[in-house]
Amino acid sequence: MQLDKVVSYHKALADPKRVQILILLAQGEMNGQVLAEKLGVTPATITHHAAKLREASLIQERRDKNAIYFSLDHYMIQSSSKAAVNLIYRKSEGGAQEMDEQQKQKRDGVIRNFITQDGKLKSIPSQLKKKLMVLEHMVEKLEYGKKYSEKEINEFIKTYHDDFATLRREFIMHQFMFREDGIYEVNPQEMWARWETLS
Amino acid sequence: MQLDKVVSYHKALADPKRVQILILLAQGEMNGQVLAEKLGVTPATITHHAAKLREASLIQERRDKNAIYFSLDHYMIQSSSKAAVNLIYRKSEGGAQEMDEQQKQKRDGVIRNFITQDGKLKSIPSQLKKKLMVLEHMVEKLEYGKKYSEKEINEFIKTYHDDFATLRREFIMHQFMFREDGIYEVNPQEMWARWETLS
DNA sequence: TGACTAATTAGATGAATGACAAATTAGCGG
DNA sequence: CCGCTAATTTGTCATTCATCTAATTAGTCA
Repeated sequence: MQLDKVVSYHKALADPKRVQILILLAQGEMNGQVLAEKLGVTPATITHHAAKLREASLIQERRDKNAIYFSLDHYMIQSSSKAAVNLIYRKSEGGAQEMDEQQKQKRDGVIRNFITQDGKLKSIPSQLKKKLMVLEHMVEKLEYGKKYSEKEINEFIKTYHDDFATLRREFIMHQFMFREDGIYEVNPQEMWARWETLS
Repeated sequence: MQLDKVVSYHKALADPKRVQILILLAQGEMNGQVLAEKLGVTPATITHHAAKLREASLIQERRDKNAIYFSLDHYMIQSSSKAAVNLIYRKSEGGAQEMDEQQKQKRDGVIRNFITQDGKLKSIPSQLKKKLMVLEHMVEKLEYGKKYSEKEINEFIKTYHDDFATLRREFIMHQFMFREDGIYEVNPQEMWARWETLS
């Protein structure tokens, strides 16, 4: 049941300070001190709110020198906002949501364009939407719920493309996988949700 | 600032019981006793939750005999879920998002169909999407940020159509305007967002 | 009007939560 | 290793909130 996920997303946005944090981060990444300053609270409070936003995967973090810079996880923000509506209406009309036929064909075309007959990735698409489609195509081959070592992930990616480092980073960055203590796991969220809203 | 509105929407969905109520109501209207039974709580608790959901305009109520039947406000559920995302990204990419060319033409057609040469509204469209387009067309003539009295709003609407009461209600119901203490204000949210998802 | 049913209100209680100050940890640069 | 800076943790306090029970109100119907 992803009720918990939906609730935790809404809890995360159920506080004005946290929404303001997201609004600020929409202008670009920012570290804790700056956020504290702009919102008129102490750094400790920012840590507190950041934890909630992190729980809901709404933000990402990057360290530079002493400071930790927060930024938005655009995909999660967009897809989570729909998750509630999907959850509410889902069961009543009893069915998984399918992507529309048009998108499906578009996707197939992109895959044919970038993946060779023998399953190699010709190149990493630079256009975001296409890149996401390719990443999705790859990650679908992995097993839900299974925990992979970094080595296994590298091996897997190398069956597609030599630049496993870049691709591995993309998987994490776009949340196709989660990493924790060097262990990788596929994100079970509906994948189409990631690019469905892009132009 | 519609920050409050966004927060109150998310607060409303920030509790599992309330989400479950909405899920149940998606199957059809239901009265308090039945909801209490299904969720394993007392009627008093349902009243409590209903108040929160009502505050966020997520449900509607109808009395029949002794019972009050709750049902979903589908429109608000859908639009509120987007409001947060709009709010977050609004200022940063500092620009109105444009609707696609196809929708623009469709919209123009509808407007031509319902608005006469001299700017009168022939009739109120019954089809939701068309109605929203017409309402948008009208509200665009009003000034952002300005506060209007009810009298002013009535006068304004009467330049389009005699039934100002109905139209005024529609403006509020579909959140083209907010009303507080008899003062009306245009909702600065991107308007196309309201009908953009409708079939 | 009086009995019945459903909903609401009032009041109480325990849990969760937002905020802060103070102490601590983590990482950087000499 | 030492000092500096940014972040986190800890502990505390006041507030909010979900829930219940009991009392009250609202509305129906005979």
